[in-house]
Amino acid sequence: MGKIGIDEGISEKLRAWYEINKRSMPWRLTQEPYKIWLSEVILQQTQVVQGTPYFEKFISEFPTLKDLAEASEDKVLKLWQGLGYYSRARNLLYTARFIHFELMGVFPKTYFELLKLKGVGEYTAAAIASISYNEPVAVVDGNVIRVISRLFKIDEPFNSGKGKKLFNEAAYQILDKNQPAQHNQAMMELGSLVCRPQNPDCNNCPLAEHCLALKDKVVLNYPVKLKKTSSKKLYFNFVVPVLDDRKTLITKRTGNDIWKNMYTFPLYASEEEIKEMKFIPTIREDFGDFEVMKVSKIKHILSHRVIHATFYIIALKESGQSKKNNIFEVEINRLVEFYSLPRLITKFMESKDVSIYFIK
DNA sequence: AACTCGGGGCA
DNA sequence: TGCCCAGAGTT
Repeated sequence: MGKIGIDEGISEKLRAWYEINKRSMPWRLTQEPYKIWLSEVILQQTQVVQGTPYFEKFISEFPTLKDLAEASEDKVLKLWQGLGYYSRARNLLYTARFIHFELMGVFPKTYFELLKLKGVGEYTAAAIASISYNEPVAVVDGNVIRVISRLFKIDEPFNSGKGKKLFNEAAYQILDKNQPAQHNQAMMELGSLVCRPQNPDCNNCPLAEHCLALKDKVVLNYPVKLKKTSSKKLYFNFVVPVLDDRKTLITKRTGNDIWKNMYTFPLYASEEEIKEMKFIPTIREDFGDFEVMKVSKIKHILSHRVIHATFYIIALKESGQSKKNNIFEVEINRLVEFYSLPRLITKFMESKDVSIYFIK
């Protein structure tokens, strides 16, 4: 215990603060690896308030790992709908099946073994190992990076190879090896509640006397990060056929890109804008004769994409046939209730245009 | 090491 | 707008 330049009192003060100030969260009532794993995957790049209802839904629908392992991907993606980063849901199911059917339901118990699971990276492996099994490994997430960068004034960008190593070492040095579960959660809670990105509450920080950035009044300069790539524009043109008042045509996305294995209306994606006059002949080629009822536009912003979506609601003159692949008929009611839809599509479904041309 | 993958909330 | 969020997988 005790490394050069590191105060051994940090973890003790941190954990004392945590016991008084920690928020109540459903996954904090247990150490079951299944529930800890589920909560950690849900919380990847997701705020607690946003993820909590999804955790409740999943536990209610799949109380055990076996229940999840036996579920269909359609059902899991439908439950995940709206949360984003859908590969998390696909990998979650893959790993549930792997543990249940290949590992005979025995959850891996060490950081090293957990790291092998699909969808479980360094952070999640450390979280499960420490919280469920008390293994002395330090978690390093966005919160921990912020706390540590300010505590020690680390100028190395955390998203560089060198920085990653530095932050891992620092996090491990201040870890209380006897209380890894409490310590790790306390670090993240401090980053979330006190050591916030914009207006940190340094007056009420239990580690204020240790903080080098606070001492020099440069807290907001940390953490240092490499610039990320800017977002690209995309133009998504959807064809929304009205077969009768209740039916339409949809497709399942199969490519290894955005919204994989989820459902949308037939889509023509482009990096350039496609004007209506130019697009109409394309629709006619694939769907036969039709009448355009309505064209509505939605701008959908993602972290790395700006999608300019155009929905062409059309009444088909011929029956629901298409030359496009993988197109099939579905009732609107069933589409909304059972098919996993990207937020962009549910936004459109909630719009007035849909209620005018479809009867629910 | 850089890119991809979502969606919501905040100043 | 830009940034952040209990990140991971692919190229």
